[in-house]
Amino acid sequence: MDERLLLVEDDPSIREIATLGLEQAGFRVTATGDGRDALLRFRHSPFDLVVLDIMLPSLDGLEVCREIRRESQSPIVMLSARAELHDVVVGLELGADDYVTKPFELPELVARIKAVLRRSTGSPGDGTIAIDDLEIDAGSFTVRRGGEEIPLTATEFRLLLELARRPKQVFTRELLLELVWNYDYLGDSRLVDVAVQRLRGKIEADPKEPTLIRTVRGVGYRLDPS
Amino acid sequence: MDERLLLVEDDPSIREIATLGLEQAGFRVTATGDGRDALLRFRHSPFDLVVLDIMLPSLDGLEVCREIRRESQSPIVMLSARAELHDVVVGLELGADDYVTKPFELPELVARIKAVLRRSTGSPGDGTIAIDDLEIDAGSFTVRRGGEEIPLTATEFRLLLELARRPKQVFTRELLLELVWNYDYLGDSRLVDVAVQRLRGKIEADPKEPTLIRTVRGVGYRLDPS
DNA sequence: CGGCCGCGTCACGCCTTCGTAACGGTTCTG
DNA sequence: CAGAACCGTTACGAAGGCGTGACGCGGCCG
Repeated sequence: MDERLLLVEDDPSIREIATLGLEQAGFRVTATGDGRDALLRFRHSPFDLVVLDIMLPSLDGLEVCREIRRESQSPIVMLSARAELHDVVVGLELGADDYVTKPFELPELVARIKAVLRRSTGSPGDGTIAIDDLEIDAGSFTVRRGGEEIPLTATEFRLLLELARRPKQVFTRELLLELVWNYDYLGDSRLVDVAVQRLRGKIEADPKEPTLIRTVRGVGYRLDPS
Repeated sequence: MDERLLLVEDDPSIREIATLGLEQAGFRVTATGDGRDALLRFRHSPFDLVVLDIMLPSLDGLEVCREIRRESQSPIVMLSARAELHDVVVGLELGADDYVTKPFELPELVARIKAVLRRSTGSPGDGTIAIDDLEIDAGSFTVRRGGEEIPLTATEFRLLLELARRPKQVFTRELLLELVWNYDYLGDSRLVDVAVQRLRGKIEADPKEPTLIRTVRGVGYRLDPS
């Protein structure tokens, strides 16, 4: 449901087919054929999952895998030709979550991606983020303060989650619209402001003097754990 | 650690990668792709656990399961394609301890194997999940509250079981359709709602004020043990 | 100092989302 | 073969979320 995928595959025709198929399956896809470019994009705005070919120009897929693992928990599904099976083992050791051998059937790729996403958003491990005295649990869609659950609506929760994924970082309204609402970009709108305000009303000690969600005038918002 | 696994899977590439992954997880693995061969090997030297695909040449996985159960208490984890979900039900009735649907991710398979081993070395015959005062027994397809059995239909039970496998985790309707009904995708449908409602009617103290199966508006449902 | 841009805030109303009841087809069972 | 159980589907109403526009305040720059 609307997850953001980064597809890294150097063969243009495969890349195009896969992009179309994945989009039709309901994913939002960003595609690139270059390893370094993939890393740059990933650092710019993290994805829910990375589909990674092993054979790449400029920077090997295994290197990209290692680097992504060093920086993030994002799930990784590798693509490989049968001849590269040995690399698959290396990839799994490096922290990839699954692999698909080329030539692959689109339904299989989709199924595996879904399966991996299911696990990564699931209970195993720690899907919770702690910000100050807040516990944000992505799996159960709950936020607790000192064991006490704070009821949030779906939109409020997603907003908080996106902010909490990269605390201290400033999010423009445009980016938030993309991440939380899946909007492309709608001109001037108070939508984000209102959402932030409603969220503040529930999680800030004093909503009039917000300390958690800070406004960065002329830019956007950022979550500011003390 | 160092348990001996018998892996029965006819697809050579899946077999190979699973073998590598399981060995890396610290198991000693014997692999075969043939049902009769599996039985022979099992009789020759018993294993701590059997990983069993359903689709097999020469002898069906369910037959192998039944035969192993007749001869031994060795735990069994079944592998099945989604299309074979009905067989999973049969398999569990035949005495399998857990199942993993293909395509699977190695970490999940490893986790389930470990979980089953943990259970089987602990209190034998304990394939039950306890949620509050509910005992959910996947083996016998029964649910009890304080020794009293609550009669559920097959669909209701599967729904409850899936929810109970990962309590507190929110399940979208789409995911539940996949897990319980084996539907690929169905647009708007009240199917899940109705099923949840019927289940609530049987297990909630007050179905009007559900406390066990919580609705997460805009997202889905989750099982919420107190 | 004055105008402007950016942001907070509020209330209103649409529209999604969920619960629920009822119906009918299919399968199971005696 | 008849009745029951089960399950998928549909329709409808209620509730609540959420987007929108207006307005006012305050900071910022010329």
